[in-house]
Amino acid sequence: MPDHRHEPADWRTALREKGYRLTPQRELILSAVDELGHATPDEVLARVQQTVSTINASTVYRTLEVLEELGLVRHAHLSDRAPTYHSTRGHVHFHLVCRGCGDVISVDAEKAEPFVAVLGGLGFTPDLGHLTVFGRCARCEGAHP
Amino acid sequence: MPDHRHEPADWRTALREKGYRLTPQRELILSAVDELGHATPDEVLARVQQTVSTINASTVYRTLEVLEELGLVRHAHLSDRAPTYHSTRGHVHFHLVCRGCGDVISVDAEKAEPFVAVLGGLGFTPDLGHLTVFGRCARCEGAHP
DNA sequence: TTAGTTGCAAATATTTTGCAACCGC
DNA sequence: GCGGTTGCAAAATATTTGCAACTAA
Repeated sequence: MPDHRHEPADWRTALREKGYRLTPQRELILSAVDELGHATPDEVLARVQQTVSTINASTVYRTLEVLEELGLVRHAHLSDRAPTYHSTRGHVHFHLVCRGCGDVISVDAEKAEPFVAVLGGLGFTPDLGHLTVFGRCARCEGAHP
Repeated sequence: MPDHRHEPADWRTALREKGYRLTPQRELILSAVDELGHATPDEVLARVQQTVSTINASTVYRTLEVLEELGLVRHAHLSDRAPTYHSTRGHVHFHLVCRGCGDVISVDAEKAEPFVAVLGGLGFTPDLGHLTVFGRCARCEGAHP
């Protein structure tokens, strides 16, 4: 099983190339996103504070913004509330969120190929990595009408 | 050209059937959503205050919630910020939002049929009326790479 | 050294809630 | 009149910003 975490060289280089600095906070926050899978800024904060309690919320917001600009993380809206961040390791995927059980399903982007084709016909190029589809999973669809 | 606004009888009945009351605020807010097309709670507030300046933000939030419960309006996330509400008159549609020019394109739900089929194969039933796809329109795709 | 970063506090922005007055039915 | 609604103020959330101290390079 391959190690899916970002290779150190990757993001360190990515930061420097844009004139950004490599700080322990940034390293911690990127790791937290990697490990948490899908996490809101608040959840990321809680996680990194377990290691360095002085890390501040504003640092998390600013860092997530930088990491997203570098393409190391992405965010999607998995609830009507806060955005959730996820690492860009692995394949591009979009999300299905079940309103019944709250379950989040990651689906490989290629599954949306037919949809991408339709949108392409409308002259639109979708950003699948940001896409979230709300609805109901099979289990919940059967349960509550 | 048909009148797409909600027929008075429609929503008045809808309200009463659930034990809700028909108030001028609710009528104004529903009209505002109808007329604005896509609007945030804030925009709806500004609009209705042009008619009745005493209407309060909390009334707008509470009313939009009621109207959505009744199926008279729906909301989608057309920006990373506030939700935007639209009337459910006309056909069910989803939205395309261009990150380049900010343009919002409404697309009839049937265009997503192939996508719905794929998701169905995964046991998932999407709520297309809530779906928003971010990306780039043809014009902007050509412009900035 | 020096310009990018961080922590902290305060400012914004958004949405929610308690409650007394109000009003649709 | 009863009970759902509203306006208002305050509270709860969420995110952003100014700035002095700090630090990676």
